[in-house]
Amino acid sequence: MSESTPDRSRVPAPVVRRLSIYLRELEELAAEGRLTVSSGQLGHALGFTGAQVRKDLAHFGQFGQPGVGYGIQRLIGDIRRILGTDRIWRLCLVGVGNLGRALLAHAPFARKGFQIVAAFDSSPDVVGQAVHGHKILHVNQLGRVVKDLGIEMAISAVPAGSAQEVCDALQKAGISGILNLAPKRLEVDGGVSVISVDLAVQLEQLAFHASALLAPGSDRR
Amino acid sequence: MSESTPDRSRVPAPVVRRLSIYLRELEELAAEGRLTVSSGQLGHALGFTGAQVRKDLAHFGQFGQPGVGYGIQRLIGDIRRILGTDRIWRLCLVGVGNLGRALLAHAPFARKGFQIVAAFDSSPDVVGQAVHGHKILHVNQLGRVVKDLGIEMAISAVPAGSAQEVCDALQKAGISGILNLAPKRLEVDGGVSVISVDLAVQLEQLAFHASALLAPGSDRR
DNA sequence: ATTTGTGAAGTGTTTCACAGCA
DNA sequence: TGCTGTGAAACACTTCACAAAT
Repeated sequence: MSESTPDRSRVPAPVVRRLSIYLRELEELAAEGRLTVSSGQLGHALGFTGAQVRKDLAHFGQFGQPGVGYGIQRLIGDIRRILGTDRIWRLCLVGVGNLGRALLAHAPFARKGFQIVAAFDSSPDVVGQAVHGHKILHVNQLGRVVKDLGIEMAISAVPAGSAQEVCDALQKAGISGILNLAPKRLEVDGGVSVISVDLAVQLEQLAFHASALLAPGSDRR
Repeated sequence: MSESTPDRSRVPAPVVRRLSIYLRELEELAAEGRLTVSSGQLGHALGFTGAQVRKDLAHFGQFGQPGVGYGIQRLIGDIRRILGTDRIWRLCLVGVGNLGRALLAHAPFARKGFQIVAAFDSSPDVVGQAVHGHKILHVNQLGRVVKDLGIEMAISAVPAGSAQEVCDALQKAGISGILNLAPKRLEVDGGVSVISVDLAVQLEQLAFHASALLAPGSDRR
């Protein structure tokens, strides 16, 4: 019966990632009017085993009914509480280039409770402009604005060359999470979590697998 | 002693991902004029151990010199060959919304050898327009154009609701890799690789870790 | 009859530690 | 000396399989 928090820092990262994915599917099922789902059904729809689903949830308590499965609405609420998405998060965006602009207008973030409330850049060409309803501020105001608006997380879409510098400023401003889209590893000291997504790296993974099809495996010593 | 290809399908995914990251750092080091690097130095710069670096490379052959380390230019060439990025890949983009537009203009892809040579959408509002120098085609031309232009990989930036449909069309057109940006698991049958990136999932991971800071770990039974 | 929650087994990945080479 | 390449050990994650619950 819905519990929580078994020392979150030792929950394996893959478990947390899958929780998001379960949530996505559960919301879909709820929209279809389904009331309950078994671990096997949920797993099957997503390419996981039922045991995986059950073990993942077991990190956080007991949520199911033997013989019945999981109450969909209930589980949605529980997973949201576990992930911390049962409330609205205030974010800022740093770097209003092509990618940054797209993210400012990206509706799904807001729907998931991630609200971008400020946007920063350093280029005089964009500072002062309004982009998708957001007035762009200069990065040198970042510290003040983050504190004034109670901003908790940031999306950084700046070039690799400024990524660490921006990261330092965000950290100093007291932000607790950074989604880094630059192809650069960020150094932070405790208390701030960083997740980096590099789309070029993902394309290289695809290239690797696609090459395998063309270059048959010669295994010489 | 640069070698290659020890049955690529059984190389662990994390190894391939790190190869991309090593490559990124090696290119940086090369730009700084460095000639050699040890596994320890390379790992340290990226948050990995030296042993990890050596084990990863060991999947593909022997690349280093005891007492010296790795020749940077040599290793860059070898990793590019392993990943299959020692040539230009022809991609198409499907879905010219906010995100799609940003990717069409995203210079780093082209620099890494991923060239977007066609863009598709289904909305009459954008089909026929030119966006960042790309004439937008209707998705119903996808099969023909993919074959005519020899397109090998696709980036799909369509809404979740059309993601599977587009995936089916891409597969039928004979594409070998899909980078899926929609929050939806794609079903494919052998021969096509899919990598999905859902930025909302990443934000949820950050929310989970940020919540841990606020909600101290009460571990009740 | 069905499905959960969970120890135990199995599999996969990372780190250790050291022989061998430059 | 400094560093690679690699078995062996440690650790992490997933799957199995079944008692308990409805």
